[in-house]
Amino acid sequence: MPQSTKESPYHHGNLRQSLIDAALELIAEKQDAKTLSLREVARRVGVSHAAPYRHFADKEALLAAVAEEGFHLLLDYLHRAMVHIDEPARRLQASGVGYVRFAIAHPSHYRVMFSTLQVDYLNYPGLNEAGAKAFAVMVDEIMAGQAAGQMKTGDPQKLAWVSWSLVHGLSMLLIEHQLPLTDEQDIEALAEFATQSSMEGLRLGDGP
Amino acid sequence: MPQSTKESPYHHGNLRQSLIDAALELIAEKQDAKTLSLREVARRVGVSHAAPYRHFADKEALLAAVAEEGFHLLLDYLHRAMVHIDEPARRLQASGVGYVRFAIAHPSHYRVMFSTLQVDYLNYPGLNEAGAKAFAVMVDEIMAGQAAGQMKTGDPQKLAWVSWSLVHGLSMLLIEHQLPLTDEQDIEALAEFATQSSMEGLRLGDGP
DNA sequence: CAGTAATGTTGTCAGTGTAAACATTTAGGG
DNA sequence: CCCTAAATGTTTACACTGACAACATTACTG
Repeated sequence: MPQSTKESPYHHGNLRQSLIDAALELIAEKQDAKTLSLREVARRVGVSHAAPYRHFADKEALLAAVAEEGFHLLLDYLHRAMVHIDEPARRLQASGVGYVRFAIAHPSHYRVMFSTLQVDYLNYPGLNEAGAKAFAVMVDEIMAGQAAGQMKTGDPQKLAWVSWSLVHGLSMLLIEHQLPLTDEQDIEALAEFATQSSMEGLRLGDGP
Repeated sequence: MPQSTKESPYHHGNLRQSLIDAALELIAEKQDAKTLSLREVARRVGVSHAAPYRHFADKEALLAAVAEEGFHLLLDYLHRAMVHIDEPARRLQASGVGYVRFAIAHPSHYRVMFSTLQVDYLNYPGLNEAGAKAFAVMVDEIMAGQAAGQMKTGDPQKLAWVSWSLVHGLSMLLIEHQLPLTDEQDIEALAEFATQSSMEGLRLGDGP
C-alpha cells in the first residue's frame, strides 16, 4: 500500500476514518452535535463536499459510525474499570464509574451516541450490536450478583435499566454542563457516590 | 378584543402560542426535535416563513419557549405527584415518579427541554428560572428528609443530582424507545421500582 | 497491460435560517 | 374621529446545507 506523500493525492487514503475524526473535532469545538455540517467536515479534511458520500450513505450514517466507535470505546472503559475486582456488586458499581468516566473523557462521542439514536439504531446493525454489548455488561454483572446472593432478585434487565438510567442521566447532565462541576476529582467523587447509593438500593437488604 | 373570524385576517391574533403548539405537533409527528424547520412551523400555522421572527429572535428562541413551557408543566406534575403525601422520603420518591410520568406524557416537550439546552440555557432567563424551580423541588424534599432524620447527610444538592440523574436518565431512555416498554402500566411500575431503589440507597441506614 | 471498480470532483437543485425592505392593521393621543 | 406610530405580516434576497448525477482520476485484478 504505497501511501502517497505527495501534496494532495487524488485519493485520500484513509478518508473514512478521517471524516469521523474531523466530525468529532468539530463537535468538540462547538460543543454541539446538532449544528454539524457534512460540508464543513469535508472542508476540514480537505476534500470536496461530495466525497463523504463515497463512504457514508448520508449525514446520519456518518454520525452512526461515530456513535459505534463510541460504543466500542465505552465497552473498553467498562472492562478496564472492572478488571481486578471480583465481587459482582462492586464490579457493577465500578462499571458505573467507568461509564461516567468515559462520558466526560469523550463528550463528543457521547453526544452523538445519545442524540442521534432515536429510531435509527436499528438501521445500523453495527451500532445496534455495539450498544447491546455495552448494556450486556451490566446485565451480566447483575446476574452474577444475584447468583452470589448479593443483589435483589427480579428481572436482571429491569435492574440493569435502573443502573443504566442513573449513569446515563448523570453523564448527560455532566456533559451538558447542567451540574456546576468541572474538576475531574469532584466528578469522579460524585460518580462514586451516585453508583454507591444506587448499589445500596439494589442490594439485598431487610427492605421495607 | 374583536377576534376576527374572517377567512384569513392579516393579523393572526395569537401567533406566538400557535407557533409553539405547531412546533410541538411537528416534533411529535416526526418523533424528532432536531429536524424541525422554522419554515415548516410557519406553513403549518398558515403564515409566511418570516412571520415567526416577529415573535422569536431565531429558531432557538422558539425552542427555548417550548422548553420553558415544558418546565412549567413539569413543575405541575411534580407538585401533583407529591400532594397528599407527608413523609419527605416518600414525597421525593413520588416526585420522581411524577417526573417520569411527565416525560412520557409530553415527550415532545421533554425532547426539546433536554436537547436544545447546551449553553443556551443562560441566554433565556425565563427558561433558566423555570428549570431551577423544578430542580429546587427535589432539593427541598431532600433537605426536609434530612431534617426529619430520614435521609443521608451531606450536600443536599449532591443528593438531588443523584435523584435527578436517575429519573432523567430513565425518562430519556423511555422516550427514545431504548427500553422495550410501551404499556403505561409497565412504565409506571418501572418508575416506581427505580425511584424506590434510589430512595433506599439514599436512606439513612446501617450502610458500610 | 487492459478495463473495471473504487474513489474523488464539479455542477446542480430544493430546502433552510435569517435579514432587509415593504405592506397592513391596530391602538392611542390630539 | 382622524392620523400617526407601533405592532405584526409579507416579499424578496442571500448564503449555506444535504443530496444527487455526471464526470475525472486512480487502484486493482484478470
